[in-house]
Amino acid sequence: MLGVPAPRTSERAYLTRLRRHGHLHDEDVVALEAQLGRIESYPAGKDLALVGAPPMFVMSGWACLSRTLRDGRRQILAFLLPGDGVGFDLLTRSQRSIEAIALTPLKVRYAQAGFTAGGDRLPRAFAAAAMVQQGRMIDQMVRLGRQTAYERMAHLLLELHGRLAEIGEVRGDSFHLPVKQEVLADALGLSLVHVNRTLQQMRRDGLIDMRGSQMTLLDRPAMELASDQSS
Amino acid sequence: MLGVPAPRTSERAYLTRLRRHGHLHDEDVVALEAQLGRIESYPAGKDLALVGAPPMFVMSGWACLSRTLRDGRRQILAFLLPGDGVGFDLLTRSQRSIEAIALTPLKVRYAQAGFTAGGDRLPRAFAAAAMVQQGRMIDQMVRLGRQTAYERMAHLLLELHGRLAEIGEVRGDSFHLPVKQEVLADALGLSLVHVNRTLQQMRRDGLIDMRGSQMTLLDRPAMELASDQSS
DNA sequence: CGACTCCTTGACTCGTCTCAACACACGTGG
DNA sequence: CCACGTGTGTTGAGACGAGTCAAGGAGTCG
Repeated sequence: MLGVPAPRTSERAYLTRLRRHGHLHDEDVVALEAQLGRIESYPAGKDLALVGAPPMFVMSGWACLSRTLRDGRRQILAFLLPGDGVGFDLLTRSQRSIEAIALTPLKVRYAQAGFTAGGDRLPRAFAAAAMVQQGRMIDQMVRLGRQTAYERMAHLLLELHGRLAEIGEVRGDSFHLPVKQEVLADALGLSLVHVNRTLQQMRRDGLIDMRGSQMTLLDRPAMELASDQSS
Repeated sequence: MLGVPAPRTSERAYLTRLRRHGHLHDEDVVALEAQLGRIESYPAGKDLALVGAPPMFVMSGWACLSRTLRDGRRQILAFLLPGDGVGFDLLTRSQRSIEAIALTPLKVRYAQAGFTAGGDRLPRAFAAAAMVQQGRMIDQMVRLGRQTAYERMAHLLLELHGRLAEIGEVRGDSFHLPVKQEVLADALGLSLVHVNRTLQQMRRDGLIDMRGSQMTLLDRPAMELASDQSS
């Protein structure tokens, strides 16, 4: 009855994302997709090899970049959401002692070994995307260095909301937050327990609502205010 | 009597630094220098314009990249030492709401407006330098998110020692640390008072010696251990 | 000799961590 | 069908690291 199913929104998320940084012609899209190859699936918790691996796009699921200290403390450096590229820019290309870890079941699409973004629109789009990614790393530094637990949480939730909205994974102000509180803790430089308390407090303050892994931002303006960073 | 004085070590620091990432031929150096223009001096505390400005090299003095929150809290994102480039890579190019501030009297050399690193050796060297810079941002995130004051301080001092050693500004294990403790505090995400206490503790532990702005690392191995990040 | 800047130290507060127990959902096997 | 484990979330009590407030010390400059 049905023809070939249209790809889910997120399956083309990388295009959505690149297009935010400048119009792409059909030929750009063709040129890009011609260089994309096999799709690989990983289970949650899997450590993806970064060194020596070709660049890739996240098709579905969440992953993160992190570093772990000798005694086990872990700092998550960035979340990787559907549409995010890994290994295209310097940041994610073979930095020493950085791990990429699937936070949920993950599908990624690898680029061919000798990947190059030709033309002039594609490289610009990639560069702009890398810059946005960098901006988020800077936000992260400010959160970790100078914000309270409450501010950090508000700011991160807003960031995730905004990024998910870009790829159509937000309904109303509600989105799926498929990570354990432990992961939020490692991202925010807090303890698991304190993450929980902070979330409870935000709930009591009427800023958020949580049902299972469904997160709803009930009062974005108030959260912006609480997060302080204007971003 | 004397001929033209040889340029001070640090005046060519950018070459020293680029050369660490691959051999440069004379023609590369010539091509690079042909695109470098006026030298500008700034007093300590001066806020350098980043947006719209051409890229530049720090010739002498220290600067930093930072972001300030509405209520005045400030996070220093990176230190810029002699030889460091600003604005060549995405990280330092017109990121929203980032300031570059001279921490000491500063001399920078601007590149021409349409700067491009031609050939294949120069771009590689620039890319490698950007990657090293990125690696330091990651170190910074881990420090801020997951390390204690003592560990942060040890790690940062080692980083600065290493970077200064590269450009010949270390004698023995002693170097000039031309910043107020307030600046260290803003870099490490600590309060000024706690920075002071941490330094005192390191002194008592025999790890460092401080005379004015002269900093000596008395026991690098112990500091590496204390800093935990293997880096 | 002030006046200023920066460093140092003490006393107290507070945010966050740690340890520990319990709650709740889910899956599995008896 | 229920008992039980396991993983995750929740909550309390106490400890501790770091912040804040405040005062004094040391150096420098006019």
